[in-house]
Amino acid sequence: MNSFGEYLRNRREQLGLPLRKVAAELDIDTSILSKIERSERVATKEMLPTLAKTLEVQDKEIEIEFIKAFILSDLGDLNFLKSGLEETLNTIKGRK
Amino acid sequence: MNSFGEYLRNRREQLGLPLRKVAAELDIDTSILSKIERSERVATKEMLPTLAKTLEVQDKEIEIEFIKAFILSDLGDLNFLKSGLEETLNTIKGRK
DNA sequence: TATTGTTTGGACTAATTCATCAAAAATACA
DNA sequence: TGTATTTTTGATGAATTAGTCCAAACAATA
Repeated sequence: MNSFGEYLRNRREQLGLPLRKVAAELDIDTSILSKIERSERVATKEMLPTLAKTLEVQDKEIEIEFIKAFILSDLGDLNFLKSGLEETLNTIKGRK
Repeated sequence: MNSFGEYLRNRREQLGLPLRKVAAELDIDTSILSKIERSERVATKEMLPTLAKTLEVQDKEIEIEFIKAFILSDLGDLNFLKSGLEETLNTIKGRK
């Protein structure tokens, strides 16, 4: 299971950035970012725009990774997750 | 936007059950269930099997309602939620 | 209206989660 | 090896969230 933290770490190391730099952009302590990357803490959705810019990935890509990790970690063990996601999709297609 | 709490209250009132009964099955205080029904507290997924039995609905139905409410309340304002849900579906189809 | 049962609100406590900070550990490299 | 930089760890306290309990508010009905 690929965590969002691993995703962030991979991308950061690809760019050769230290935690310090990315944490500064997010305005959080490096230790917190370290913990996020190792899944001891969770990233918030408010961090996504800054992470996208700093890690030079598309907003869409990072948001998808975030959503996947969020849902699977909280709901991954439910029996009817698939149906639930399908129904949720129907609901959001209906509105908007 | 229909909340999970409203869903529970509707179903409970259809059956004419008092909070007291359902709360007893869940082994929580009536005031907590009251707050869950009015969205001042959140239900946990551990409550779902008991709620299904007590409210006489299918596990699948109540789980879908729970998942919808959970995702929309936490992620409903993200720009690429639709893509995220589709990707999550792909992921869970792949495994299992 | 009086009584009984149901629901809600709020004060208090407990448990969980989170941020800050400094020092230790690990890594890079002259 | 020695030094500088990066990363991790853990202690502490703040903040958020959850649970208990009881009294007030509300509803139904004799």
